[in-house]
Amino acid sequence: MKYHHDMTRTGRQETALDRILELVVVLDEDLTRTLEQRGLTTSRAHLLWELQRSGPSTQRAIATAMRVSTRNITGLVDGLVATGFVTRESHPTDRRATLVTFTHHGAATAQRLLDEQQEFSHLLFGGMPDKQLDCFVTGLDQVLGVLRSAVAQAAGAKNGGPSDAR
Amino acid sequence: MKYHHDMTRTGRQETALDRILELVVVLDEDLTRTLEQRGLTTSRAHLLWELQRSGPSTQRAIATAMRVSTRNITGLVDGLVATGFVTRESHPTDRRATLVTFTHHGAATAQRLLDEQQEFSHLLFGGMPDKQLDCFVTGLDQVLGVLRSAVAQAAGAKNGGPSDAR
DNA sequence: TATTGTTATACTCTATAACTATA
DNA sequence: TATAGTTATAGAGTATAACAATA
Repeated sequence: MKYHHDMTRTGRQETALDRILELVVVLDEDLTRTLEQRGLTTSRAHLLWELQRSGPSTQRAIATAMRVSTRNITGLVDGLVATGFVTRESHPTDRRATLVTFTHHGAATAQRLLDEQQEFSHLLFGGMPDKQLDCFVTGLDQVLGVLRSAVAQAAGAKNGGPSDAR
Repeated sequence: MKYHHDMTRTGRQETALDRILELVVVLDEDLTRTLEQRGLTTSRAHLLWELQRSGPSTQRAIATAMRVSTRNITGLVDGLVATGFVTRESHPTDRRATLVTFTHHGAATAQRLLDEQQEFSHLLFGGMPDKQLDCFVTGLDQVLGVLRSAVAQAAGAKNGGPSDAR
């Protein structure tokens, strides 16, 4: 279905949502495929991303940042250790804890993912006129604002994430 | 980080991608939560969605439409049967096949999800001026165009989905 | 011989709960 | 007593491969 200017307002709003949902699907496919080529999953890449933000971290800290259970982090780190992206180093002062630390390969991969994200933004928006880009980001911000408040409201009634994560 | 008009072009492009990625995350959270309230997961809802498009279908047909393995469909249908959304009916002419069919509850739920999607589009875009909405959808279409061709190109080199799905 | 859907097996992500080793 | 991370157990989604029933 194409987008026509003579659609009803309601129809145009539905079209907008359809496009967003399709964008989510295609974007997820692209991300999954790209990561798979590097031997990563989205969850493991998320962990690498947090690790680059924070430097060597305990699994507890990573669990809190990612808002998942510590058990989950054990599994993700197991996978990342097995595939050579990180190591478990002993914590200098707390012998219960481990410091998840990049290997050379892990650090290089994390940096490359960041670089590729920048390239990707060029691919997506390089051909878009300034005013169009402006307007697009404004629209995104508005939608995000509505969504965030809706999620926050709904989340207020329930608990946010696993009982374990913080 | 706020969006400033005096950013570099590259910076503004990166901001746009950041917003999109955040949108994906928040949207996924919202969707997952909404479906969970109805006793559904995203995969099972996807199956219901296909079923509403096509009417009672064989598992093979659903697997093809969803581009997943038939084994996967077996599991999803098992779950939907156990939770009362669909039944397995015997195929009138092919005794190997089953026809996955809505229960009353399943059909009502699928319809409600569609209605709620329309309401959701009102929530997201109801407050957006016509011109802004226009511009936003145009931007989405451009991004989708680039993405689709990138994915198609990458998919051309590999296989698209499980060997089983079609 | 080809196809439908199952069972067998395996991997990933996710959670809670019990437990070990340390603070 | 509290905390870090593990093992135990469970459920969901995904895949391939072997197999039974039927075309």
